[in-house]
Amino acid sequence: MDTAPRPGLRERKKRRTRDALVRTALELFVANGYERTTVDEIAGAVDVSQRTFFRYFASKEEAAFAVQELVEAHFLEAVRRRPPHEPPLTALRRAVLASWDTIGEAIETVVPMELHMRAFRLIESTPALLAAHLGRQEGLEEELARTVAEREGLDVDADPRPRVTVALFGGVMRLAARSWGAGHDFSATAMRGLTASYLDQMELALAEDWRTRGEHAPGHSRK
Amino acid sequence: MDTAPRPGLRERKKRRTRDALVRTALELFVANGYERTTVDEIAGAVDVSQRTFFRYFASKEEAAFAVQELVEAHFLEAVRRRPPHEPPLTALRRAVLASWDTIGEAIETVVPMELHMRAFRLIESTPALLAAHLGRQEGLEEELARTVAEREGLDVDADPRPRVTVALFGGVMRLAARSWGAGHDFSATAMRGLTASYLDQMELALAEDWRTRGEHAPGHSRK
DNA sequence: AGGTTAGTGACAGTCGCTGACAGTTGACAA
DNA sequence: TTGTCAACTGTCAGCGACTGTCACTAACCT
Repeated sequence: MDTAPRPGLRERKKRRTRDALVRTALELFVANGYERTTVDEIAGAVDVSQRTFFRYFASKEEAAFAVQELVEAHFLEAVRRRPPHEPPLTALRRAVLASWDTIGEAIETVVPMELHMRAFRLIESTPALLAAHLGRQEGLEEELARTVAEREGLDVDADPRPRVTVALFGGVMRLAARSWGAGHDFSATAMRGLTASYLDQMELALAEDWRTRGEHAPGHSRK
Repeated sequence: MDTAPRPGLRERKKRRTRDALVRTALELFVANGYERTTVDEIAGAVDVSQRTFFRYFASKEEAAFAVQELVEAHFLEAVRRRPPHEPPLTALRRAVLASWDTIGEAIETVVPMELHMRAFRLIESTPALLAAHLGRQEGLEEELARTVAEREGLDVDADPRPRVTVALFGGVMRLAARSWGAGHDFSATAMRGLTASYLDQMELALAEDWRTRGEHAPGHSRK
């Protein structure tokens, strides 16, 4: 590996401009809402032309997801790092939990954690952004399915299990993220807890009859 | 019930205009692609002003999903009609399968089946539309979760099982729809078969170790 | 028939986004 | 150091989605 000697002035400048755009965009989005923030405002605040903004991001939306992109790549990497003998769901589970512990630093190189979390809430509560988010997640799931299939030595298109597994896992993860965003505890610990607890619910939810026995999740009574 | 004596001329005219817009929009989308079709073209073809188009649909996107809306409502209705003693997943499964058998007529009152199916493929293959589709599905899943919770006498926000169940179910349904759209057999029978086979995969995918035994789904050879 | 009101068209304007062209400034060699 | 080249950028012009406004027509109601 030799991919980090000195980026060169041009590269550094570009990186600075990009980070400033992301940061400013998120700040304005969070402060005034996504749709009420114009690209001209963002570009103006960073003192570049609107045209330049669109040279860095294909769309206003793309700027909103710049940090998410980091998180997703980080998680995917964590999955690929799991030892191949682990069963698929176990590998996925450990990868998420592990990646929550280390993603913080990567994020902080671009924007403060606080801002990222507020941006996440905004994504969840803005229909247009939520739709885009789900679309991105579908793309991630496709990559995950391929990764899982490769681990197990299967053909993704012939054996449905990799995609099914990833779809189930992804659905549950969305629920965890959603309740994280809806709550008030934005710590990584809280996210870990929610993740684990939702994953534990998977088998319970598939049970035939929910009414034969009252107890299911510890601490959850029937209200 | 008394909701169908005579709609009145005004209503009938409105309905006709709307149907014409939907039909024309889908035809143009399918023929030329979604983004390459302008609202002006659609409005022009139906001989109304662009402004009028936007009085019927909040966005170009909304016109693309007018028929999907019907399908979703139909399915939701089918779920609500299931006898309350059925376990949640059983009720969901039977509701989908049942609704595929009867949705055809409802669709044909607006557009020919063939057109609807082509439009569905277009949605799956156009990123912007796919994202919107996933966003809509999330909304549907929320309603489903509430319905399931009510059947079981639970509080959606206190007990995670309704949302988890619906998320798992929804994820699998998306896979079935996706492979339906990717294939060549557009019959309702094909959709039924895919739906059933993917649902059957749910438990198998959750199995600990996929490598202890080679066989998994009956009729699914490793091709 | 005559007043009310829903539905429409015409027009102007905002915002996201793109192509074309020209000016500026790092990178790199002479 | 200097000159050339390529990368980045700003300016401008334009398209398409979408919205507010206002006047006009036609269905509705009495």
